[in-house]
Amino acid sequence: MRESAQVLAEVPTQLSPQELIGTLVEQGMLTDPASPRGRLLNAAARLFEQRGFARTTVRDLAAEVGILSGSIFHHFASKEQILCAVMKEVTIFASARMRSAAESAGCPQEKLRACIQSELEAIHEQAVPGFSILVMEWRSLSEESQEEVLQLREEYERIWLDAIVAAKCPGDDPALVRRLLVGALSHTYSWFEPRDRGLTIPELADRTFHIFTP
Amino acid sequence: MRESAQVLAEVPTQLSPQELIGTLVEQGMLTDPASPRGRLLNAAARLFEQRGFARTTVRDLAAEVGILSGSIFHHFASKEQILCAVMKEVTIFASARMRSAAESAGCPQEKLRACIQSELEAIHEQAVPGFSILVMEWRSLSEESQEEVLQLREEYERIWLDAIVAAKCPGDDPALVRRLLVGALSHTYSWFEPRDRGLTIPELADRTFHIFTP
DNA sequence: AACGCTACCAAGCAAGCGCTTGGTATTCAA
DNA sequence: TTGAATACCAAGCGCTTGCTTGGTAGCGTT
Repeated sequence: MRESAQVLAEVPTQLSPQELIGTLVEQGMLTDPASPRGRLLNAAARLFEQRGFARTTVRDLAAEVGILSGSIFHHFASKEQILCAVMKEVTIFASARMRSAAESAGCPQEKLRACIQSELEAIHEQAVPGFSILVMEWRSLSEESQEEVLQLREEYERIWLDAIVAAKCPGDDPALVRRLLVGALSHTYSWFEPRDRGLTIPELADRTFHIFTP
Repeated sequence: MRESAQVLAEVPTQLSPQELIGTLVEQGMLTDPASPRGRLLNAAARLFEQRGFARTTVRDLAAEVGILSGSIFHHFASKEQILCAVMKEVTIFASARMRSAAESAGCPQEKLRACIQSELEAIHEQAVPGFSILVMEWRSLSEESQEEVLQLREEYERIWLDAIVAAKCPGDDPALVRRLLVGALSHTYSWFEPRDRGLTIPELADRTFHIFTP
């Protein structure tokens, strides 16, 4: 987060993650992370990301927030509804972050680079806890839940497509470029170690950008 | 089937899938698909790919080959060992296919394009049933099993790296290009429909190739 | 004929799963 | 002071899970 400031150094209007979350909570778009439901959602995002949805039990989740397993169903109708809620809130938060990143970019090239970096930050370094769940656990959702999340995702994907079109990637097929990028970026979850001193997220974003837009 | 045979595989090029499988079975690298164990592995590959490992029960698998669930453990020690065996055989088969494709290419550019197409064929259209499991269910494997599969995968990845180096992709980082390609290609499983009249696999391979090597 | 081997069945166990039920402590507005 | 709402506990139900056990039918070899 902080290192990305090199590009937009003199723009103090950017919101911090906490401020962004606060704004979204006030607008009623996100659950207050301090509420019982919010604490459950945050813990679920962490656990589903680490262990996977199927390998996380409601007892694991309950223990994580310090309650008993049955008490979970005072807040959610089913385990699948928890996954659905996590995906929705993650999508909303990631969209706001992505829009903020895209808007503060100067030229079209810089905009696409900012999108790539924003998604990498979402996947790694806890910028958006649970983001990788969107790809990895998609098939764990019922079709109705998939539809709900898909609608929320439209804004996110529109920002991406705009950036790709403007940056004029080769191949003349922005939708294909995006689809390849989704896979390429989300798969970094399996190999990229942000703690490595070898490669930082801005550097990885830069290299990826130059491979897709030479 | 055993790991020592990996280096010794001398498979002539231009074989049909059935002939290729037959050759590998004769060399003892693959389980005979007509044997009980082979039928179980094929069924497991299909089910794990369709429903995911966690959502496939041993009863599902047994029913698929027409036996009772307990009888499975006459052939495998555990459910996880089935997944491990599937991944090993898939890797061996995909490696042989990939090498055959790479060797029959003329120029370096054509070689990389052939690799891309070979992996796309493996993911889709049942050329290598269960190939996408290698990425999607990686975390369902124990660490010891991961190590076993990883060793078998080395040959496969060496072919890829050679092709990328020779094709001179932008960015001057062949390992990164491969890692982005792994994600990009495996993610096509979630959106590409080979039955669509809109885009065939060779066309998709071509477009992907031109995005990564403009 | 007796043996050993492979492939399987029939039955079920122990553990773990998501989820339900009935009740309690606390808070806060009326 | 009462009553409704919230957040949770305690206990456990019904079911599914991976896997085990003891036994058997068929088959090729000796």
